[in-house]
Amino acid sequence: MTAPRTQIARAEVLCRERGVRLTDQRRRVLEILCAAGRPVGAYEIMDAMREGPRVVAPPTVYRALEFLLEQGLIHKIESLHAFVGCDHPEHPHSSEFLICLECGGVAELKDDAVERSLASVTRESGFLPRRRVVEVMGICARCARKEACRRKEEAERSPGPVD
Amino acid sequence: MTAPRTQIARAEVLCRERGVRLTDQRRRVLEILCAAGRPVGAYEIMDAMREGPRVVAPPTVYRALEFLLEQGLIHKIESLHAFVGCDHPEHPHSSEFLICLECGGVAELKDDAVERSLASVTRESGFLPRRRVVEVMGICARCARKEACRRKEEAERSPGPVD
DNA sequence: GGTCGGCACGTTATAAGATATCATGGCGTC
DNA sequence: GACGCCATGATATCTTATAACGTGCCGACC
Repeated sequence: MTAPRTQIARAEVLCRERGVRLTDQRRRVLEILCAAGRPVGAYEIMDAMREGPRVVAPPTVYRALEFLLEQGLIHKIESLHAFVGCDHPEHPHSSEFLICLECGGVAELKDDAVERSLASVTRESGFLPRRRVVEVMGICARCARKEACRRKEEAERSPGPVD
Repeated sequence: MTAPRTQIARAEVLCRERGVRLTDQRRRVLEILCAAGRPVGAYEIMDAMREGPRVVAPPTVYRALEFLLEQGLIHKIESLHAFVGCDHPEHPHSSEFLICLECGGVAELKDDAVERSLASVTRESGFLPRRRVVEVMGICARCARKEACRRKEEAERSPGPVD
């Protein structure tokens, strides 16, 4: 994961280059997302913004999110109804996401093989792709290791039937 | 797409084999989904059910949907908040979906290359996958053809600047 | 034959996510 | 200084989803 500070700085540069405005509200939403480093829902973002100078209503948050999505600075995780900062916003892209059911963490991948196979299967169908959603839910490496340790310890304490 | 009647019949058999109950409500939801042949939202299903003998409330619909999902008889399209009947419910699986932005139609694919590449990239990350969401939004072949025809006709009527 | 437990369903209420609509206010252009 | 554009404010509402609790059927078991 990229450091939040860096992500904001890159976003500033990109927006300037593109001639679009990274306003206070928009930057604030981006900051919240980057600082969290995990998927955050629109209303959670709204709550976080209430900490600041003024109260905001849902449309404000959704407008900022819409802008950030358009600029490729964040992604929406459809299966979670939540948003994450993008790890490499330099060029617009769709990514693949690995979502841990245990810790809620999300890893953003960019895998050529996945993209090639998807491109080829859509092409075969005569389908013109515009946006891709690829989300894999499961258990991340860290949580899997933890779980394995836990089981081992348990087994050592009471060596008996195992499920 | 499979004929709705066939899909229901197969579901009956599968449920009997598995020792689970395809109750009236559950079958009704499945019928509505299969008859539609396109993604249908939970509340639209609810409205369709109101046509029948009794009024149903959201939890009833969601419970039926949950059952059908568990049995692999339907799929949820995350990016549409909607559900579709499964084309081949014989063995549990995740599929890839092509969603047309023009006509709203959905095609269910099962592509080995996509699955292999996804499996390999998750394995590399030490990630244990449980459920996959692969949805490609775009324009289906039929709509693309129609659009092409429309443009051609327009060009013939007024041969001028093209966008 | 009664009763106990599990399961499906009913009912009410509400949480969570998203958008429509109209008003306001800053800021640059001409 | 009037106009238009864009971002935001504010209110209301819509859509999607779930929590919590109650009822009734039905088979297992005594």
